[in-house]
Amino acid sequence: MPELPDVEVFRRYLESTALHTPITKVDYVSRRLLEGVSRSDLISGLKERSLQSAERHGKYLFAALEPGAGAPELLLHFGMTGSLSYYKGTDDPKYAQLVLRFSDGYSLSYINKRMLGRIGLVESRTAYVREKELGPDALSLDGKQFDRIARGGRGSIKTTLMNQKRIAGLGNVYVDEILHAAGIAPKRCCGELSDDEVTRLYSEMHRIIDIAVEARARPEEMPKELLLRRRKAGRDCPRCGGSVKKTTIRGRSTYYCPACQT
DNA sequence: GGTAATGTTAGACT
DNA sequence: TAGTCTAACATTAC
Repeated sequence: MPELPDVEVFRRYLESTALHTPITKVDYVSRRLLEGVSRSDLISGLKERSLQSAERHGKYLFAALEPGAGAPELLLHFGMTGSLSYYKGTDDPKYAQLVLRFSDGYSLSYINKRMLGRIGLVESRTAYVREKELGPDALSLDGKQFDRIARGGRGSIKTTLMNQKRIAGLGNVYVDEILHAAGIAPKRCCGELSDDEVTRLYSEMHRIIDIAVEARARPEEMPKELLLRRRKAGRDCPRCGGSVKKTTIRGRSTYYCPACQT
């Protein structure tokens, strides 16, 4: 689930629910998910503070803390199965791996079933992005920058778009979706893409992300024409009625329509 | 019960 | 050296 659109939905959710209320207690704190911070440092860093803002870079969510002097930022990465839930009381959801209790009686859970996510306290969002060598966020790029990245890869266009060090935020499902919308085969080499194809990729990237965020990243709320609603070999292509094929690129299932993606 | 699943990454490879 | 690929990670759902 959590690619850029999902994380953007979480960001807005956090922003509209849990900000500016003191954290009175921190529960669960699954050790396995902690990155660069001990359990006790995480808890003491959060307690008595409140969340001040919610920012996103690629698939990473950052929440600044207040009071701000010397305070780090809370970092959340959702892996393949993470999400957030905000609710009154202490009836916590299954698979909650970190729960913040607020002074008004509400709780915020970071939920993760498969434990592939990450929780941390970082000095700043920009420092973390630099340290991880993440590329620019997909939505922050202008057409020219996107062109340089899209054509600069040495492998396939799908590999390049999924590489977080080149462009941050796109994952397996949405790269397939964008390539399908732009009519470009996932195994095409970056260098051989035409001007027109790169322009199409760029505009479809924005259009698809907008649609997904608008639908709160829920496939069932998205238009039926999207490929992600038919990620299965042999289904009808929503554009041309042809047959959807499955292949593997960089170890990940890739769905595409050979008839309309060339 | 086998297989695949939206992510990242160390180490192997080109 | 730099970019790319493979396998591994942990757990659930079909």
